[in-house]
Amino acid sequence: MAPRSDEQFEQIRQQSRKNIQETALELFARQGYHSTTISQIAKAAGVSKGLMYNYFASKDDLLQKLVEEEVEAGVFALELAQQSFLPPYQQLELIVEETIRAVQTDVRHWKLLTTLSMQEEVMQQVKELLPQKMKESMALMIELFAKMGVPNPETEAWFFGATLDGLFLHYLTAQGTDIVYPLESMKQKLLSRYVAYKATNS
Amino acid sequence: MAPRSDEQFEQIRQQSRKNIQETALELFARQGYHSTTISQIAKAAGVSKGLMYNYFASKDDLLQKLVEEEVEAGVFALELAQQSFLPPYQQLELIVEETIRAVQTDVRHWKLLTTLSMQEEVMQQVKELLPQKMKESMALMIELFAKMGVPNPETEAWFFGATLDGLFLHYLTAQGTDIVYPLESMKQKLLSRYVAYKATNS
Amino acid sequence: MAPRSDEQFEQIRQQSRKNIQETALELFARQGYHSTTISQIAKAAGVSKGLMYNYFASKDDLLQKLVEEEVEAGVFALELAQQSFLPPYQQLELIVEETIRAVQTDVRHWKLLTTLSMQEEVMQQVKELLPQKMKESMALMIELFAKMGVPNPETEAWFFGATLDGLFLHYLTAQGTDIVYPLESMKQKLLSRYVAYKATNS
Amino acid sequence: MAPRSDEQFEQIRQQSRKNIQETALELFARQGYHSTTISQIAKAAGVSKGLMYNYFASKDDLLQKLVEEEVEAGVFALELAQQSFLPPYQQLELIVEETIRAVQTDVRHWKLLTTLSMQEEVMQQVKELLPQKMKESMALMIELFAKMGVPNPETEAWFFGATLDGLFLHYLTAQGTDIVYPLESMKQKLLSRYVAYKATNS
DNA sequence: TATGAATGAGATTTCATTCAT
DNA sequence: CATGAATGAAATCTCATTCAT
Repeated sequence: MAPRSDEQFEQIRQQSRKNIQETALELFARQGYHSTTISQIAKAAGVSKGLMYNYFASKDDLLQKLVEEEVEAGVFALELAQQSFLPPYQQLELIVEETIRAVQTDVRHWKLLTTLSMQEEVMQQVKELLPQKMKESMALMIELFAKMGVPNPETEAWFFGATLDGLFLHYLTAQGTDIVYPLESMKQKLLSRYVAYKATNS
Repeated sequence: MAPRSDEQFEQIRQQSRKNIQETALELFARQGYHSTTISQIAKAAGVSKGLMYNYFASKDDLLQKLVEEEVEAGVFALELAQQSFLPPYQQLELIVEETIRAVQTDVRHWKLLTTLSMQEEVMQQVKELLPQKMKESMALMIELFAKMGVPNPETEAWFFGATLDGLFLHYLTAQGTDIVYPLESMKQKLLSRYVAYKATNS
Repeated sequence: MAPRSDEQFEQIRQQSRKNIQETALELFARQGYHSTTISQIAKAAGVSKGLMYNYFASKDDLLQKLVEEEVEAGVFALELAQQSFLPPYQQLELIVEETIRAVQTDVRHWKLLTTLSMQEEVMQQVKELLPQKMKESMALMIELFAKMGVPNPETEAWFFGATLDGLFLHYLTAQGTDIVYPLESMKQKLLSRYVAYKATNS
Repeated sequence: MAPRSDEQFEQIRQQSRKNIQETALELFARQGYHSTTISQIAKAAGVSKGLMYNYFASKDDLLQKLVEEEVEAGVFALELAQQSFLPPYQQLELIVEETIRAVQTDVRHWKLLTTLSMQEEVMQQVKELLPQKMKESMALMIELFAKMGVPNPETEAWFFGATLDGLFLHYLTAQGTDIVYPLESMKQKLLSRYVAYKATNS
């Protein structure tokens, strides 16, 4: 009889919103943004079409919010390493391992992000977000290579980043085909390049 | 055998077709496949909507044909190098230089290809094409590294390919932003890894 | 008879109801009936959407109730004049002045009424209300002009009414533009037509 | 076999466009803008829903174009009189008669215009158009009264305009009810006010 | 009595494709 | 071979109303 409390309402909203977002991400990643309809999302999420518009202003807005959250998650590995206070080489190892783990865990999400980063049709805000995150990541990597004592840390950071992302590009492309991508030996090869800088505390 | 007018017709057909394809590629790359309408392509190409259906059975078919041609162009650098009969290291140099040149020349085309390779919503045939070309390229690269005498040529080929494609991914992402991507020094760095194998036949 | 709390409840109800009505009138007048949503009214009135349905059966019903009250207010000037027991010409003056005052005071309300009177899409009941009130007003005006001794009081009443309403139509149309409508001199001109009938009872 | 000529296409377009516009005007005027759906217009016009969007960018745009044309028609009587080179009083007569004729002929169109002029929800352009036309009309009327030798031609023009429009407001409101509006005697009364200025050439 | 999340019917809009000329 | 008006299926979006709490 008494109306639900503000906290109850807030909780319901959070849950519904999350439900819609996660369903949408799943479908966008599997079928692509344009090929996924609001009806499909609603049906998959078990809610009415209209409800989506209680939480997101439009289909575009939904994608927007989704990508923003995903992009934030994208630099997680780097921040994790930085805050681990491990020696630089071990941080590098951690970054590589964590990133591989993330990509393996969520192939679809990363495909979505990669696709969107290429598409100029995606909304302005997203287009601004990605290069910005790219810069932030690069800054962290440059700092790390500098600490390790690698010559030309900036060039090295770009190179390392390119190889890492190239690995994922290939890995993602190989998914769903009969190609078995040698992710593990690639990881070893990538790290082996910097193994000389490992023995910092000997 | 056929009367000359037939040949002329054929030539006109080819030109018209090519015109439509190139216009479509430009627009698909700039706006994405779904956000580009048949009307836009027709207007930009200076032909009628109806005419498009003389050359392509559908919008999907147009994309299909487009991607097929683009993918063929994608291994051009590798074949060029192979047929140059240069020493292996010089072939590698040629591959890197030619590929960079190609990507720089036609940013949009490569964005399109990369995007499409990620999208599961794109038609089945396209999806099959890319991994196949990936395999072909890998085979050529493995052979090249083997000739150069690099240990574990297979792993090396994957690694090399990942770095090269990662470079392009970053380069493409950086386009249209204020990031100036150090393509040239990346190229040097990539090749420097194999410089030890340069003087194999002296 | 009823316990005091019932009276209090009733008072609260009346206040809440009036609050909703006035907010709705404001919004309907500013944005039009169809462009105003129940949500907007609820938010602006500071109540929940659900509560609105405690007081009004539907959005249409809300408009209905609103218009009824407004229409009642519309003949107020005439009744006021009639009950003043002033000489006829002074009654005419009073009617003009009071009506002008009312329109100036509440531009939005009058815009709404005028708009609604034109729209056949508005519910049947409202459509019946306005001509009825029009007739009532005309009856009062005819009586007044007859008392003043104006020839053809019926035609004169229609003419007077047309001019008065025409003034308001123009005045309302001019609101929000850079046109400064000469309401005062129009008033003088309108009354000057009947000034000859002023000194009838001296 | 040969495609239609440009002229043929243009003619088809004109016809289709006109068909849609007139059907829409009829329905908007009868039911109001918001209560009329694109489906209704399409069905009544005997075309598909989609076709409307070949000619009008949106439902709003359709209304926009419609109102623009109607507003243009609104000053037709004034211009007609001005270009008749009749003596001023006869021009006034002509204006009154032509305007009455126009309103009688097309009750619905004028109801629509009057309604829209009141609604702030109608698009910006229309809102700007009406006061502008109002000014133009007033300028013409002031000139006319000045030529007639009426004192204070400006005030007189406003007054005349108000009465004329008031007549129509009442006439339109009376339509569809059992009130028989005395349009003819109103006309006489309106003109009689200026009959003293008739004998300009005696 | 009061709340606002949720519904769903129905509105607007898009656009690949067809087809008469 | 060439045209673009017309179609219609399917998409996105709106919002009055309901209802569990």
